[in-house]
Amino acid sequence: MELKEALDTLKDTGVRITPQRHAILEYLISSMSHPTADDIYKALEGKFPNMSVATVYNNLRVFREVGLVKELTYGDASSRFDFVTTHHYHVICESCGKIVDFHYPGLDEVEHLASHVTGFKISHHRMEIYGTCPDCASKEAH
Amino acid sequence: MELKEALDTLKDTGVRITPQRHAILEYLISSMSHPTADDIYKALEGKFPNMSVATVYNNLRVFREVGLVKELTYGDASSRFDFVTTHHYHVICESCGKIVDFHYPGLDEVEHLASHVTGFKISHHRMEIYGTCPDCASKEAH
DNA sequence: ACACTATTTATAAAGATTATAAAGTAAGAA
DNA sequence: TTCTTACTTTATAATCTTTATAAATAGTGT
Repeated sequence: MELKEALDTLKDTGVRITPQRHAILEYLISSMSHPTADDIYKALEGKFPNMSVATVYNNLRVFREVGLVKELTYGDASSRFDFVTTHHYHVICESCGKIVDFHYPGLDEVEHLASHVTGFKISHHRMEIYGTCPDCASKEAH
Repeated sequence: MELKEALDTLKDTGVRITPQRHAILEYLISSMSHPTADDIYKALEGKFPNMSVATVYNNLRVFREVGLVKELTYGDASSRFDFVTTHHYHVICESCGKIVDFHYPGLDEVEHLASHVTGFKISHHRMEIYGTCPDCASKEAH
């Protein structure tokens, strides 16, 4: 179970497990989506009426530092957060914003060439693919 | 000359050529960097002491809509703007923020597979490569 | 249960971007 | 060239996301 593993990761790195952290992780894992900090804040309003937005941001930062969560910055206003499972890319609908996971073997070759050409020591890369999802495509066609 | 072509593009699409627009384009082309809106604003302060930040933002949006400029959104606070010449990717130093252009044949295969797996109609993709530049690498090593 | 320290909360502050309305100006028409 | 009109710019305020601060609260090992 992913939640248990995530909590173990926190324990191992000496991060305290608070009810808020538990709930945020649970939401990230179960929602199967790529929520913004505000999405999470709103989703947990019922359970934690007094939780501060800062708590959401603080904990997302902690999770990111520990490697449990990845922050996705697209063109729009706010970051999205993705619980890290296996390495995958995202396909994003430009019309409705839907994000679909997409597995693809790592682009090691690109990193090697980049390293060779620029002299950088490469650590990682990011890639996203943009287009129109089937739903929006059929709507456009009437 | 790139500036002339850019101005022609504006004329063709019915976008008025104002001194501010001229100067912003000129700066984007000649600076050879990837400035933020504020960088541009500051760089043109001398020539246009009364120019408003809103003008910079408005025109960068116009340029983007016309296809002259690409907006780059990374993790940090503000967007960077890149004058579109040929298709290329960016290699970014995680230590000092330097951005180096990197040419690589388009990843058509990735787009095809993504289209096949998700049913999306793919329009484009973005990719960036992260690492440490030679300067920062040598500093780290003393 | 205690003590220590990290965390949460509430609030304010910072920073980037956008909205608004009045004044100004580019570009084609007369 | 001058006129006219719609588009731009300016100045300012508002909005939105994210971070900083300080006091109150609550995990965790002993």
